Amino acid sequence: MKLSEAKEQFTKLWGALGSSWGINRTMAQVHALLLISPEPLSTEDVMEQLSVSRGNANMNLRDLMNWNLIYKEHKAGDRKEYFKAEKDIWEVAKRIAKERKRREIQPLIASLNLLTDIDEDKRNTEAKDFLEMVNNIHTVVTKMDSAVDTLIKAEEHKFFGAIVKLLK
Amino acid sequence: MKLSEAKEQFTKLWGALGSSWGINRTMAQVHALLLISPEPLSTEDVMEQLSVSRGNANMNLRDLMNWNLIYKEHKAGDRKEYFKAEKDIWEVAKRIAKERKRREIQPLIASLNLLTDIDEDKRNTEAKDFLEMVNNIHTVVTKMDSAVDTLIKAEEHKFFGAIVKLLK
DNA sequence: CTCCATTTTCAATCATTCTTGAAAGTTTCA
DNA sequence: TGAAACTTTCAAGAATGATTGAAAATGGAG
Repeated sequence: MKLSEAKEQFTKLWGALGSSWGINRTMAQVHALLLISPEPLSTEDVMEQLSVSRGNANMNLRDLMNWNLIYKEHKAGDRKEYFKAEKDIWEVAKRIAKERKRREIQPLIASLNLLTDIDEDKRNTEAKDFLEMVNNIHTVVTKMDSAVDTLIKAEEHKFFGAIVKLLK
Repeated sequence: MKLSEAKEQFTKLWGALGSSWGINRTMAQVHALLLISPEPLSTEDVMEQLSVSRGNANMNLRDLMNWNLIYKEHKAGDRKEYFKAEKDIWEVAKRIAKERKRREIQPLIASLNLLTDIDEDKRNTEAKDFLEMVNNIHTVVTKMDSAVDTLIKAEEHKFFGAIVKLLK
């Protein structure tokens, strides 16, 4: 396979991966493109390489900045904005985890708490079962939330090291 | 809040959660419904409680069976099929992890391997950088794959226990 | 085997999300 | 300050994914 072909495959792969995890395909492709680009890219470069509109390129670059996955970079004597990606993959994984935690896990925990405030008599079996289910979910989700905290703070080798030990 | 209201909120919450993780909203709602239903439910029950068509209910129940999250159950003297959910949340988490691993992580690892087979001279810096990126991703994804294996096999307290230790 | 209750399929339709592109906004600098 | 270079916005249209519902298939009982 040629390098150019492999790079194109890679952006497609990353895009498809994003799709199945609830991430906009184009956003994932823009991310892929910057991950494997030796030089920072401008909005126009992205438009051209992925054949998307200016609006689309701009909005996805902006979103990626909100995820802390890419940064602006300025070139001397050029008014255009260029973008470069964080290339340390463990760092990338941590930032995605951190952001999903903030956007999804924490609101989920808050919503689950609201559901435990029900009128019914607790001796009512149906109410009791429901509360138990909600509490169990709350417990597991809270533990996962802590696990993500650990992941965010841990070094790669320590994190996977601790997990590998469990297999023994 | 009334119990019935809380249950409805719960199915909506679970549905929204599914959406943001790449899971069909209705499928997640059907799952929620079965999680909090004391009795097994028939396709008609699901149709009625979620106001969806027969085809939709049927297809999502079938999908949930493929995820090993729900089971068929037969009632004596009744030809209808009834469905009940696995209610142990840690077990549910493990099965979802197992299935996503099988469907997504493993194919991803296979695709990454294909990308390392490129023609260019390895002294070419661009090719070298690309290969390094692909290999780094490969390494992290493979470690995550093992982590999921561990999760699938571990007891809840052991798994989270090992992670909690890292915080100290 | 036939009937009928039940489940499954799938083409058409609908809903949601993504994308476009042109207009408005902003920044830089001569 | 004016004008060019560049970025952002957003309403309309396109694409994708979900849902419907009726017809076909299935399978158990008599």
